[in-house]
Order: sequence, then C-alpha cells, then structure tokens
Amino acid sequence: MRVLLHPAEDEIRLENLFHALSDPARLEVVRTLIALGSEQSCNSLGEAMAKSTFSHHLKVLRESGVTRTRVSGTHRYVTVRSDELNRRFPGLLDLVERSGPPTLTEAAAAALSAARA
Amino acid sequence: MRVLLHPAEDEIRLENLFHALSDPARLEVVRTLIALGSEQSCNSLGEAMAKSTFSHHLKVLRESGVTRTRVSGTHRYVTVRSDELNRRFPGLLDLVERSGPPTLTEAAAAALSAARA
DNA sequence: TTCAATGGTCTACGATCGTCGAACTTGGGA
DNA sequence: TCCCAAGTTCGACGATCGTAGACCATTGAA
Repeated sequence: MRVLLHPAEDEIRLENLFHALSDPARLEVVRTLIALGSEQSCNSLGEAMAKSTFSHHLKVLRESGVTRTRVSGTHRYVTVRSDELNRRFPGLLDLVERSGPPTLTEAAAAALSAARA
Repeated sequence: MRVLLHPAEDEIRLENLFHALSDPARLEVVRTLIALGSEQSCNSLGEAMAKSTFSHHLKVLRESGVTRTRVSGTHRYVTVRSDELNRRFPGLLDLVERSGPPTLTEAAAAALSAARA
C-alpha cells in the first residue's frame, strides 16, 4: 500500500467510530494505545492474533478515523487521533479509556512485556 | 414475548452499546428519542421500515442497555435509559445527541408529524 | 545485490448482521 | 364471542464482518 487512507477530521462519522470500537480486539488496541500514551510500533501490539487479522483491525481503526498510521521505513507507527477526536466528539476517548480494567496501564504494560518475551 | 430482557445497569458493556449505536437506523431512533425527551410509543417511531425490522432494532437497543421497553396492553413504550447510561458511561448520550443534524428536535418532530399523517 | 524483516494484499471460509414477509401471540373492543 | 391492532418470532436472503493462510512489496543491512 502506497498511501494510507485517513479520513479528514470533518469526515469522521460517529457511526463508523462506534462500529470500529464495537469489536473487543479493536477496543483493546485503542485502550492500550491510550494507556501507553505515545506512538507505538505495529509489531508491539496485536501479538495475540495473525498479522493479517491485526492489519485488518488497524485498517478499520484507521479508516474510521480512530487512529493515524505513520510510515517510517519498514515500520508503521500508530497513534490515536486524540486531539481531533476530542474536538469533534468530546468524551468519546474518555469513555474508552475509563471502560477498561482499573489498572489498565500496568496490565497493558505487563501484557506487552509478556508478549515481547 | 412474555418478559422483555433488559441488562442490569452493571451488566451494560461498552462494546455492546457501540455495536447497537453503529447502525444508522438505530442511531437515528435513539437520537429521536433523546430529542423528543419523553417516552414514545413504538408505532410512533420507525415508520420507515418493516415492523419486523424495527422490532429487531428495538431488541438490539434493549438488550444492549440503550433503551427500556415498558409494556402496557398491546402497546410498548420506549425510553432511553438516560440516568443509568449517564452514570455508567457519562458523555455517551451527549455524543449521540450532538452528532445529529443541527435542528434535530424540529426535524424529528416534523418527521414524526409527516409519518403520522 | 542478495536477504531477512515488517507489514500489507488477496483470497477464502464460516459467522453474524440487516432486511423483510409470513405466521403467531396478546390484549382490547364491538 | 369474533375480530382487529400492536408487536414478536420464525425463516430466508444477500451483505458484511472477523479470522487466518499464502503471497507480495518495500526497506535496510550484510
């Protein structure tokens, strides 16, 4: 893929966001991204599923406007479009963040460490 | 159907809410319910689709925890579970409400009037 | 220039979804 | 009682979704 499609801020539609976030695997990815706070490499997430499945989920998240993917060499870096989403749909990311387990940050970090090992 | 299933407040899960609200028809129903503010009879909504389709959508909304359906004789009355949702997922209904067309209340009322005529 | 690594594309599969018609159930009159 | 009106359930259909294996494209390093 030469160009990664991202909707413009004013093209982001709530139905699409809801659909993207209605899958447990994708919701978990977004929660993890929020919890970790910074840009993440694709291969540091989604260790639990096949590459193609994870790639598909990232595509859904990207094309719905939840995430932005930056290409750098052979790596892709994923971020949540927090500023734009908070501007256009204030409160949505807070919902996602607060819907997770109480100690999400630690849990996510532990899961990541385990996945990397 | 003898008993209508409603999840308890603490059984409402965000994924299910997102899934329920990811369909344009259901989102529109919820928006209309919010805009009109009060309990609505089933047959005053969903005039645009088949009875069975509308019944299905109401079931999804009900079983995900978005709405509550009260039975009175041959009629069903639908409400949005605003208090519970605002307590458990604060901001979610605001998102839905604000994502609609600017003059939603008037538009919904006009649509209802037209549908009733 | 070859090679390994990263990650996307293609294809296929079963599962779920949205839609609707038809038949059914329930309750309230005439 | 008989009948209609309001909704639900059932069965079917095509469309979309989530999943994964196999293959491909690009990059950076040896």
